[in-house]
Amino acid sequence: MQKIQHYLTEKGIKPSPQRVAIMEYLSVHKTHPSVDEIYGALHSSMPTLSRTTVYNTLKLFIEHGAAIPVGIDDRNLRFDGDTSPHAHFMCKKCGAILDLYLKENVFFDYEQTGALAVTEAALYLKGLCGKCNPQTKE
Amino acid sequence: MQKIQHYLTEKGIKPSPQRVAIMEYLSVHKTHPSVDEIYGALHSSMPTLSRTTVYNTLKLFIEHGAAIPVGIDDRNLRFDGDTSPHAHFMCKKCGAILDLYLKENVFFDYEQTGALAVTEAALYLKGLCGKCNPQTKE
DNA sequence: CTTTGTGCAAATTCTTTGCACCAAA
DNA sequence: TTTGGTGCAAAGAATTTGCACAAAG
Repeated sequence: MQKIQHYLTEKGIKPSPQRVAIMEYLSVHKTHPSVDEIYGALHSSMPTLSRTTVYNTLKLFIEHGAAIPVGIDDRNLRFDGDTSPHAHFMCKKCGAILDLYLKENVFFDYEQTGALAVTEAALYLKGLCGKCNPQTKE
Repeated sequence: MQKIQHYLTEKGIKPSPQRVAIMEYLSVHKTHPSVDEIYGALHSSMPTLSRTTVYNTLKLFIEHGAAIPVGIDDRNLRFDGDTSPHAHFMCKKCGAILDLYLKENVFFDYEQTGALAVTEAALYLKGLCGKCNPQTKE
């Protein structure tokens, strides 16, 4: 995909093969993968790829606004190539992390924020997803 | 404080000296301390206290609804003895974590939650707090 | 006694760092 | 060349686990 290269360039990121592969993985797999999942998935087609590069690359992506870290999973940090404002839901049974797009921006609708300069917001929800919730099993 | 013992008992937690000390620390220090901060603070007055016990105790508190984990800090997990629904704000300069009480419960005000059974919600904000924000320095 | 809690030490896991090698401009 | 990117191996930090001892009922 040429598009990925252009996207990275737009974001001020030099598109190395590794970076393109990782960005492509993020844009195809909306599962909010961890470093290890990305590494494991790409390792077969790119045998020299190292975990370090995955870490480096994701850090770079975050700095350039091409990805966001998702800290909803206690176990390890996950990553999202969708940088539009949205919340995350994690199913406590199957571990799936789903995206929730808010109807409106509720994040800053408080009074207490007064002197605070908010630059990042994360809304994390946990519970049971549609598949795991017995209430919705018919 | 006797109150702490009763509080723990109410929550179904046997009030050992260590547990009381940790719960008391949480209720006095609203700074969302990490395991190490709690351990470091209590170690002098309770020399035999171990980090393991702090970990065990906090896990127990969370299971019994006597504390909540605050995962806003990438570095390590933090803990809050205030279990009422509220959001957290972390200052990216000084690292302070402040509480924000929402005017109303905005968490579940979506349509997409349909089949999802939400049991936990966390709203994490980052930026600059009043002290660190140059905008509000006069 | 018997059960539960505590705490040391070792092990695990995730992430970062130091450094050498490679590749592109 | 010179700069920046990659990747190995080692280090680091936070947390968990195994097990023995202590405390409480």
